[in-house]
Amino acid sequence: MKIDPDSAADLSAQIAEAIRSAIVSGELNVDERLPSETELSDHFSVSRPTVREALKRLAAQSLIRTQRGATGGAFVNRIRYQDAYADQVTNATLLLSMNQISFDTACEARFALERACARLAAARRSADHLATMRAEIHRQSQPGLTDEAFCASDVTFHRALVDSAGNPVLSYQLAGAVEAMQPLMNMITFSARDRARIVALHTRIADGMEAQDDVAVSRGLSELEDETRALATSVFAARAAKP
Amino acid sequence: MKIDPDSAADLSAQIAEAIRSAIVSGELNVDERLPSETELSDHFSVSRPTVREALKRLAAQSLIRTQRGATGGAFVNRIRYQDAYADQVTNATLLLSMNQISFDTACEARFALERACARLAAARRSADHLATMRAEIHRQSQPGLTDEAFCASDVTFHRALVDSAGNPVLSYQLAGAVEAMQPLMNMITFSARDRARIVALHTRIADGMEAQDDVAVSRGLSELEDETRALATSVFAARAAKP
DNA sequence: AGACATTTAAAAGTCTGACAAATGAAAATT
DNA sequence: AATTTTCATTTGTCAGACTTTTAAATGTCT
Repeated sequence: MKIDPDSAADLSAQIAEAIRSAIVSGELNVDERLPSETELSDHFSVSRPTVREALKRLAAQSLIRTQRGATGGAFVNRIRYQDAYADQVTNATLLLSMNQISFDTACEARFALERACARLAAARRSADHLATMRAEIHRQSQPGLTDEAFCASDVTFHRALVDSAGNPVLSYQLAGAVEAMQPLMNMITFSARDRARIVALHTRIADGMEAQDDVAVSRGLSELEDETRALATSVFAARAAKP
Repeated sequence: MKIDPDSAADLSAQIAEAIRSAIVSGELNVDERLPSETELSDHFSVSRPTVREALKRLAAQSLIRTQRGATGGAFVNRIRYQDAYADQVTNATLLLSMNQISFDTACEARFALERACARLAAARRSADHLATMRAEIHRQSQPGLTDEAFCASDVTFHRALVDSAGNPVLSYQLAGAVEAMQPLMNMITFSARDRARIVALHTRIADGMEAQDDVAVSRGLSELEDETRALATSVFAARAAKP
């Protein structure tokens, strides 16, 4: 692990990168303890605050955790599924909100990915997953539900669908696509008739899951995609007409 | 933006979280300048080093950038596709290498996702993408290619396929699945016969793309999945037999 | 007046040295 | 032997100073 004091980059960034690559390459193993901050500042010939800034960068990426006390120090983290998942959602949300990604593009990607899970999900769905989907459909049918609650329930429904595939990698990848769209979906006002159509499609999808009929699930998702895009188009058009 | 000095968490973590949520919620806009470090340390009643540690956490996530000089300071970053992409690949790689995710699970997810792109990719593929795929197939046919180079070419081929869909969200999501598997693939030794079979399947996929026949592409991907998994199984079995 | 050089102020980057708080291990006491 | 106390180690935080970078303001010359 070496750094170049003459480089243009910040020292703390260089040090963070040196340690990060040692972790990613496997040079440092999970739960292994890094040298103390004093030792690191000695090794890199910088002050302790500089080392600390570097360590904070790594902590922000959940690559290390720190612990105080006599046997404390910085330890290499096992990347937890939960952390990576949260990161994934944050990143995807910001990408969608800050950049010029249209609702249509996001919607297209989301449903394409979701259909990718259809076959596995239909084949492997558990009674639990099915029950969750039914329960969310029931909730979505309740009158007086706010649009936000309706959207949140929608996300839960689709997460149950994705999780049914029983593949953690798929669940992880889909997290971004499904949850990142929630802020966009929240901008939509759902009329009673809109909700009825969505609930009907959800029911068809759940029926397909129950029958383990992946083609039906896939078809339901495609129709839901069309419905969602049409809804968004009309909402955005109406909003553009009278600001 | 407030913090609780009595909380168990580090002050720098709390401050980072306060600013982060201001950014994600849109309270702070892209390219907006944050207060100077001195002002922030005043506002939160902490020292400047503590504020700096918080800012480094955010910088590590590419949420802000800092600039020195008279008009310098910390600015809210527009999340660049490239940064999010790199982050996505790092996270996915660590998840796969550090946790108990089997080759089969990763492989299943990857090809399911890739098939999700097939229809759009076949419909929208440009001449450029097709040319890239053909060129990589040609490279893969060269004798004397190292296994690493073969894998790298494989990644390029599949990235071209995914990018053909013309949907940046799909490209982003797939990045993790495809590139994170490269280290796993690199553990495989490809015999000449293995390579020939893979090249044949790649050719069928490229032919399907040229004919804009998404069913053929999808079928090609499924067969490639079977081939890859069988290959991995035999390699791992052989490795287990004689260590 | 306009172009160029100089000064200056603001801000991040870094360093030194210190103290506080947490924590586990060793030593002392009961 | 069990419990309490002490102690060394390590991270967390602070204060203050100095350096470097940067751009704007100022001054100077043509």
